[in-house]
Amino acid sequence: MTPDDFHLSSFLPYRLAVLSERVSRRLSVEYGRTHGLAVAEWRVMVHLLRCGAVSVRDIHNCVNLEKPRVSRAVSRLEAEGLVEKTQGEGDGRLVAISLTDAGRRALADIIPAATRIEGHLTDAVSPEDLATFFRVMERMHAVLDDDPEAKPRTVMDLDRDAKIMPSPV
Amino acid sequence: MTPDDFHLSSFLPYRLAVLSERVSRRLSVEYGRTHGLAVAEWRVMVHLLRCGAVSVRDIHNCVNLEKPRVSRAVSRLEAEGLVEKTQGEGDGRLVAISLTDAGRRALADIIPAATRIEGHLTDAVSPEDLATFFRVMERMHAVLDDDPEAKPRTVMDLDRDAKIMPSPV
DNA sequence: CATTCGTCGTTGCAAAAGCAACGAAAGTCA
DNA sequence: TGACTTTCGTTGCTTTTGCAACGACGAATG
Repeated sequence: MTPDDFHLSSFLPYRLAVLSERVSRRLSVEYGRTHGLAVAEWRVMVHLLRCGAVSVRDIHNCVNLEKPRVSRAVSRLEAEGLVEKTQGEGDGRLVAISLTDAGRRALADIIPAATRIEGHLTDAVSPEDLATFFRVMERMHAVLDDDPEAKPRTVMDLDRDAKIMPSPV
Repeated sequence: MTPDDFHLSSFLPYRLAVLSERVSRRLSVEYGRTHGLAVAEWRVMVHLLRCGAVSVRDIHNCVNLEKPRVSRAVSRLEAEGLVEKTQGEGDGRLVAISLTDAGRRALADIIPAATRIEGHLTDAVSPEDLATFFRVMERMHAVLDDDPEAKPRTVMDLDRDAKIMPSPV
């Protein structure tokens, strides 16, 4: 391909970024309006719902957020009473983060809305096409897994079906 | 779906974000290392290659960047001599931004590398699956197009095959 | 013409991201 | 035990983002 024929609008990374950002933004309208959550907070809470009391490091390893971002998201959530930090009994460094009842209530509110938006997107394509879509995404991830220049995938993204075993806390 | 069954790792918006970010990051390793470009600068330059001398607003409308971000990206590129701003003759407000020779040389360097990375990703899937993949993305965009809460798509992303007609400058 | 309105590009500013580095707490190994 | 290394969570700090507002310029309207 000669450089002159290069089209940004047909460039895969660009297309991915545009769609992803559009979807994310649409979603944050939802949980931002209802509970003032940003993406990082949303990911943290959802992870807590599944994995109970976990450490910052565990969240960092699972939901694709840098450690400082997790730490700060947790602080904000704690300030809003959606999450609580309790000093772990064993390892003095680890912190056990878990949802409060208010946090669970908030999720019970947001998750259906999020699922509904996801449904709008997925319902628009046939199940076979959707399966292909996810399969292609997985293939691309696999390519990056073999690329030493690419950032490794998180454990949770790798073994999507693996049993969740949060690090002991 | 009960909230307890909600998996972040199978949530479409999350998956999109993770793959998109991973791909983008891999790509910026490439053009960041070679020419110190960030995503915004890369998009601006590529757009200029196609559309010649255009205004900030035109770039903003085409490559999914907020106006201030375009303005600042152009400033940086100008400081590095990859781009030049000339006052448009007609409308005194508009600025004509175009690539310098150095800018074109840089692109001649980067575009093959970018295309190669894209190729690694797309070569890993069959052409039919890739076509389905893009079709699904387009369908999801269409859903968002009908959603009043979603941000509208840029013109260029809408009419991917439309003739490029930069606003007169 | 004069006034109002819309548009262009830029800047200010507050919030967020990314990265390195820190103190505290295990773990390791002699 | 004592020195060294590693890991955990947090914090500092610089750069970047996103949004609003601004001044400059043109178009539209009377």
